[in-house]
Parts: sequence; C-alpha cells; structure tokens
Amino acid sequence: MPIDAPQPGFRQVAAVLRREIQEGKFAPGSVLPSEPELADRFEVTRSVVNRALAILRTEGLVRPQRGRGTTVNEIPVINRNAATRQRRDVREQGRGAFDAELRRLGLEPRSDLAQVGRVDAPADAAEALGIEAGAAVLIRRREMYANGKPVQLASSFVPWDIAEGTQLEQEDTGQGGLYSRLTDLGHEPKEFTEVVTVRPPTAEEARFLGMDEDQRVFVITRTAQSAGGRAVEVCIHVMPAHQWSLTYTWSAS
Amino acid sequence: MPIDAPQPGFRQVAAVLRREIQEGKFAPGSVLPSEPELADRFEVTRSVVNRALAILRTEGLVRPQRGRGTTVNEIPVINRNAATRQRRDVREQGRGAFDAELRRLGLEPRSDLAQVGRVDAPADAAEALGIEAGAAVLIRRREMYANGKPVQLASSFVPWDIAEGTQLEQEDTGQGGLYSRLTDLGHEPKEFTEVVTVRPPTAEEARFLGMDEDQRVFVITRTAQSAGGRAVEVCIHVMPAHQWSLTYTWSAS
DNA sequence: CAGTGGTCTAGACCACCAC
DNA sequence: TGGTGGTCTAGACCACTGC
Repeated sequence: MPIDAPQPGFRQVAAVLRREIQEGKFAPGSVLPSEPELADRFEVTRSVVNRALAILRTEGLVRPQRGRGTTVNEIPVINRNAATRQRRDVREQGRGAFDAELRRLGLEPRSDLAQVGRVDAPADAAEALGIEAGAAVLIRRREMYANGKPVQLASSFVPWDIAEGTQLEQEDTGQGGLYSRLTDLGHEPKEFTEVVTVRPPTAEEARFLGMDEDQRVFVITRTAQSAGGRAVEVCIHVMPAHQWSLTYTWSAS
Repeated sequence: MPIDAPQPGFRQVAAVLRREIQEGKFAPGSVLPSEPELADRFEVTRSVVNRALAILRTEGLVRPQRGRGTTVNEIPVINRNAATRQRRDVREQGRGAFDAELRRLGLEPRSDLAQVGRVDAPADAAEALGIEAGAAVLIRRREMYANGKPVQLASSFVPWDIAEGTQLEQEDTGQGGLYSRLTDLGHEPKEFTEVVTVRPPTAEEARFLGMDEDQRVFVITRTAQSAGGRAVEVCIHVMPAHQWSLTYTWSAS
C-alpha cells in the first residue's frame, strides 16, 4: 500500500532488530551485538544504530548500559483490575489488591511505606480533593516492587481535618487498611473515580522506576467520595506505561 | 536536590523551550525561531536543537514541518468518560457519547463510517471475542474528527453468526445504535470490560491521526458480554495518548 | 530561489564496566 | 586497560515550503 516514502534508516534498523528480538533470535536477558558491530552489519554509522536502539529502549524492549552492552528486557505486562481493588472482601484478606495481582503472575510483590505525615497539598492532589493547593493533607507515599524491581509509586492524600490524630497517621493502618479506617471515622467511601493520563516521568520518577525520560508513565488519579459527595481521599498511581495494562468492568444500566 | 549529573544539553534546551511555551512566551499557533537561530542562541549545534525539538514533538507540544518551521500546538485534552458511554439514555439521544464529549469542550465532532462488512477477525479482536483468529466477523470501522482534525479510530467487531443479515450490516444502525440492535436480536449487552494499553502507533494509525511514530496511542479494547456470558461485540479504540484522558467511575460494593 | 526541518557521516570525548 | 554506550561537533545532502 505505501506507494510513498520508505522509512528512514534508523527506523528500518529498529524494525529489523525489533522483529529479531520478538522472534527470539535475541533472547530476554541476552546482550545484543555492540553498536559498532551493528553499524558494520547494517552499513551505517554508529549514530544511526544508537538512534535505532533508542527507539527500542523507549518501547521498553531493550536496556542499553554504558560499559555493559545492550540487554534484551523481559517484559511481563502486569494487568491492573480497578473494579476488584476496592472491594471489601479483597481488602479484608489483609493483603492488598497489588499483592494479589502480582502473585497471580508469579511475581513476588513488596510495598514500602516511604513517607507518612502532614504536608501541603500538591496541586494535582488538591484539585482532585476539591481544596486549595497548599492546604494541609496527610500523605501516605508507597513504593512498590515486583521481584525486587520497582514497578509503581502510589501516594494517598487525605484532608487533614479527617486524618489528624487518627490511625491514618500511623505506619500500619490496621485491618482492612485506609478505606476501613475512613469508614470507622464516618467517611465511608461510596463512589470511586479514576482518571487515566499518560506523560513522561519526572526525573525523580524515572530514577526510582528505572525508566528513561523518553518513556511514558500511566498516571491514575483515583478519588474516593463519601455519601455526602465529599472527596475523602485521592490516590495518585504512577507506573511505566509499557509494563501495565488497566482493566475496568461495569454492568449495563 | 540533584547532587549528581546535570542533564545532557539537548534535554536542557528542551526544558527551556518547554517552559517558555508553557509560560506563553511562544503562543499556540505561532512559529518558533528556526533551528539554526536556536542553535546560535543556546551555543550548540543544530543537531542538539533538532534533538531537543524532537522531545517536544513527541510530547505533542510542537509540530515541526519541513520548509515551514516549528509551530506550537494547541493541546486541548479531551476527556473520555467510559461510565456514561453505554448508558441507554445517552445512546438514545440519537447522538453518541463521542459527540457529547466533544461538544462539551466546544469542539465540532464528526464521525465517518470508513468500512462495514464481513472480514476475517484480526488476532486482537478474536482474542477479546473468544473466537479463533480468522473467523468471520462483522467490522464497523469509524474515523472520528474534532473540528475537522482526526482524533480517534474505532473498530467494532461482531461475530458473524450474530450480525449476518441484520441491520448491523447497514450503514445506519438505526435508533440507539449497535447496542440497541444487539438487544433486539436477543444479545443485550449486560457487562462491559475495557482494557487500556499504550503503544506506538502503527504507520497507518500515525498517518491518519497526524502523529509521529515516536508518540504514543491509547488502545482501549471494550468487550460487551450478554447475560449468557458470551462476548457479543468488541470495540477497539485508538487515540493519541497525549490528547486524551480517560475517566472511569464505580460505586463501592 | 532561499530557508526550513530530516537525516546521515566522520570523528571525537566522556563515563562507565569488566577484566 | 579496552570496549561499551551517551553525547556532541562540523559539515553535508535532501525534500519541502513560500516567495
């Protein structure tokens, strides 16, 4: 069909290498030929090979490292099912939805509480909570791992007048977690909204998630509303977009 | 905080230009200084400027064109709310959810039916329908525009034994659209599942959507199940990831 | 036609890693 | 120490646009 232009050289090289990786010619974990070698093979300069590999790196297919060569990634896509995440029965198993999702894939989950305390609300969280940026909120920031490798960041924010002096300020939020405590406090979450966007990672996010700045992250902003319509919590998830798929289910109405 | 490395030059240049665009120093629709001029200003070669602009292009901030210069994009983010899309009351307004979403933003929607007929099921659609790849299905492929500019592709697939000889094969599916006809045929959709992923566009998608191959698309695969648990339709939406946000809402259970 | 951005070459210097 | 990938320069040719 394409009567018009052939692709530029660096895209052709990327396409060939991509296909060879997908066909298993280069197995996950193995090291590609060096850039000078590939330059010889394709009869281009190393600049062209470097640019081609940058494409595959951005797609999450390979991981070039100085001094070590370019290794082929294993890319198990992790599915995240939103509908089941806030269900009481799942919560009250003790272990969270993140744990269940990873175990289903045979991965070993770990979740560290990196920060908990009172902070000024950042703009995005404030907007989701319907309060002014800079107002006091409780932050609970978590760093999540699969088989020891970082895969997700999640920060919960709760208005300070709700969280102050409660178990939400403790490291351990107790049986059933944050939502159960909100329920105890008379702020039972009734309605959930998730907004999904995609953007480049910040420098900090890229560092923790082991990403390139040219890659993309999913940003999921979940707002929990109580029966009164008040936003009682917002949780912002950040994860590499090429590593996750998101599932939502609902019934006809 | 960053005690360590300063960013490479092309990222610094990109960061400066990004900020200047966001601060309004370069208004949407205006043309940036040429690459040689920017190279002079930042005291780097044109290669570095070119690479910096490639970053902004990938982010959808800017659109370089040969011979014409690099123009600043207007980027109204379109929100897509899944929960309200399949509601009967919305459907039966006659105009679809896509129309409503765009009109809310003051944009003029248009939707063209680009293809309708019997085809062999592509792999992704077949998997979602739970049938073998290559089995006969009805395809309804639509191309969608906002103010005349392409913003989305959507292809519906219905198993051929359901669609054959029905109004679904016609250009106009009638009042209430495809889901209403499925209901008439005894296959009322009861449960919807959407799976969201992100990937580079295919060459064809990039051409239609006016995208660069380094940008990213949302792929939303929605499966409609009847009461019997059979997948009666799957619709695959493709849209530029930097131009859309996706919203899902549900109640506690 | 002159000026734009897209691509490529040839060569260089560097930080980093394994040996 | 030699090889790796990351970045940059200087220069070139090209397709395309607008005049």
